[in-house]
Amino acid sequence: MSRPSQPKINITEHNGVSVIQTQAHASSSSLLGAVGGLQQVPQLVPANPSSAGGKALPPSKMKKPPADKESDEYRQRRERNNLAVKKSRMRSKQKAMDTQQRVNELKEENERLEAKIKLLSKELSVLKDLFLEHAHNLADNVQPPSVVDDLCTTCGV
Amino acid sequence: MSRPSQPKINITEHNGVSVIQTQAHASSSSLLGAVGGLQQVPQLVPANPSSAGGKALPPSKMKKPPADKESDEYRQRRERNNLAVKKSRMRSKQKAMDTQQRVNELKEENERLEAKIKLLSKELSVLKDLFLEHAHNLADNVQPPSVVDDLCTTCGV
DNA sequence: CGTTATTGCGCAATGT
DNA sequence: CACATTGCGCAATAAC
Repeated sequence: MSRPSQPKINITEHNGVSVIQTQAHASSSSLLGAVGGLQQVPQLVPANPSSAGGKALPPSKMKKPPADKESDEYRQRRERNNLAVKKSRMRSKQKAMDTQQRVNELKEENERLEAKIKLLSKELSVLKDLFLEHAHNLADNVQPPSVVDDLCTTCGV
Repeated sequence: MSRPSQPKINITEHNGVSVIQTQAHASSSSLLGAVGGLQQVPQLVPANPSSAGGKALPPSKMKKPPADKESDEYRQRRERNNLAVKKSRMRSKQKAMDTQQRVNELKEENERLEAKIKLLSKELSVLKDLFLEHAHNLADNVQPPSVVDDLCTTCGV
């Protein structure tokens, strides 16, 4: 419940440079005039050995072309990644919530099952008692009245 | 295991300024090792209105004193927050895992219960059948052999 | 008021 | 090469 959607500006920073840019999209230009303008462009670009002759690029185990923060290419990649990140995190959060709900459902189901077990156990117990009673009656050679009816009522049969 | 002694460099920036600040040394994988010294000490601090008179500061709806990235104070707060963030996220993740495990446990429990219900149901069914049979026998005025023994065997009583 | 906790966000490294 | 995940820091804000 926090929509920081207030600032339309994006401040990007990292290796030592920071860039402000309007989120207005399309124009990926970074305007830093507003604040105390400060920009640093990465230096240290190891010359690419393979590209020197303007040829192919073998298994180039190149290090890292210090991505130019200015590059349109770069900004595009960043924006896409930011999107992906957002998506990923949303999914992650959703999943967590789903899991939590699953727990609740399972807990409910569990209670239901426990109740059913309780009921069945009770029924069984009654039946067994009846049986025992009946057995005794038989042993005593006595014929009780409506034992079966009683049972049928209990079981709902 | 969460007490990384903060190995590398801190790049701080915000409103348009960035500051590199080396904490210790050796930046393992970071690429800033070669970055030329870059420091910026921007400071655009709007004079504090309330403190001008050196007196009280009522409902001061002050803006934001653009926290000086240099400030030792600032760095300390940041570091503490970073720690808190890490802690919080760890907890969050842990909780998610626990929840997931809870689901598994509940699922298992559920299966167990279902099995029990199946068993009880079966037992009940058998008992009822015996009762019915017995009832019929009674109705036919016949005395079957060892029905009760049969029942007792089935129920393990 | 100050501190910690939580959250959204961007970057970069890394995984698929 | 594209997208997905993950660790990490920052800042805003909620919570204490």
